[in-house]
Amino acid sequence: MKEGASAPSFFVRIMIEFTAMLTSKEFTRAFPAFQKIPVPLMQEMLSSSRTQAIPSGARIYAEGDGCTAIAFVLSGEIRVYKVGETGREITLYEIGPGETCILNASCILAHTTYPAHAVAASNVDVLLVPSTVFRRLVTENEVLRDFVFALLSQRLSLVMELVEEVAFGRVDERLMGYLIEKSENNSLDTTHQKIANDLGTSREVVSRLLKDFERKGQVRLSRNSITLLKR
Amino acid sequence: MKEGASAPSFFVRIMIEFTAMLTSKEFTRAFPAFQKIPVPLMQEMLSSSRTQAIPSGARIYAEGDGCTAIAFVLSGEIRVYKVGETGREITLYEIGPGETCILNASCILAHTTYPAHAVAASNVDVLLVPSTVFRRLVTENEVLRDFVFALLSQRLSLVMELVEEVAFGRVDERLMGYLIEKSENNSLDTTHQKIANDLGTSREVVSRLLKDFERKGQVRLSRNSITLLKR
DNA sequence: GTTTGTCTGTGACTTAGTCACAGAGGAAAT
DNA sequence: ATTTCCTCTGTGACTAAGTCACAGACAAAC
Repeated sequence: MKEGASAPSFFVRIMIEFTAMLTSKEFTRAFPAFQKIPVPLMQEMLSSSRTQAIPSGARIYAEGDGCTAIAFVLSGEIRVYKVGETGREITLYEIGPGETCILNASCILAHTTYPAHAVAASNVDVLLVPSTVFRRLVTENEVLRDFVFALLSQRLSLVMELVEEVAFGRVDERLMGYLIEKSENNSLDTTHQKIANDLGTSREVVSRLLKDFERKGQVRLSRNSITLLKR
Repeated sequence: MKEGASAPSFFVRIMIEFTAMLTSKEFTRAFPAFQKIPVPLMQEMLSSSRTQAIPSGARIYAEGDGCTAIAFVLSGEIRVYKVGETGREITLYEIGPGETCILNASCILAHTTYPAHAVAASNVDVLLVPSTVFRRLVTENEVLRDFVFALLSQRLSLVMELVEEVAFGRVDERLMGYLIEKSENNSLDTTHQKIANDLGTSREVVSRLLKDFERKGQVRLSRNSITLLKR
């Protein structure tokens, strides 16, 4: 999944490795489209792969890293983001169960390096397929090719939408949309800094806008928590 | 290339259609990687395709359009861009000779609609390959698959870079970089509005920044023309 | 209970974008 | 050649967004 001459970072070192092979049934529960893959190919893929548990916060990729495997997410979320020169961040998209880290596929098939940063947004379980196996399976199997194409296309469209949002969108509208999307039971536990990192803006702007929302009666604020009020 | 229930736009109607079949040699001059494609497949592709000349300024795609063909650019430039609610534009990337309109490939292979706008930035010559033929050739031929994958990956990386530029970059630095990149013999003929459309900013901001550059002795301005001075 | 680090809010500033408007330049019409 | 009209450019006045510095509240760690 990640190669480099440097010693593994602290986070990489604490990854827990499962040695038991994932069953076809367990895998296709998260990836239903793979039911169409011939059993011998599925068996080969699973027997040459390994599962990995990644704790929340663990850095998975840095920009410029090479790829030796592609990760299929079984559970949890991986956040893919860019970092600017001033240290500000913006989330490009998140990878959930049933998706792959499609930039892995780009790296493997187009022989490039990882063009963003990736971090575990929660505890994550992945199936790691070695790049040589993956490359050959993509060549041989149309279902897998279609899956990868579809995900790459979807990501391209999504990132193009993000360009439009960032270039033309008002931050207050993006923020409200974010709160609505990310909340569960009209509430979310997060920090202003994390919201700013997702939206690609500055922490002070998020604090100011949230304060405005509170004054307007749209939200209730407390430390590490935001509650959406009925409107 | 473009389908829709509405009558063809003015620009589409004036497209000139070439009926002579493109030779393999002519095609591989623009697309060298295709020399590896077996001759029967190349012949089939060329015999079922047609070339098209598109005049500068012609609208090629609007967001939401379906695709019936994929365009391979033989000469000229196609500009792919997004438009915000307020009418402002931002160029995502440009497609030159030796490239395809890769969003066509996304549409064809992943059964989606065109996720941006495309316009001829100059007089353009394209080879139009019908989507059914393209889909089958991608399935059968690894060279074509690799080509499409590589271009899709490249575009994804490029658009992710653009997110970073737009989110974190200073407009004056992006503008100077743009002028340097787009000028020939330290000069470019364009308008402030066109620059603003490429960079996703407003015309007044470009005018103000160019005036600042002029005051600093970095450029010389005249109507429809900007000259870079030595620094 | 105290200390320290994280989180939040705000002031003062600059940069970027909007809206309105005016003037210059040049293409088109006469 | 002159006039008209359209495009292009520049600027003022405003708001929104981002930066930098700083202070205070909260809560985790000791």
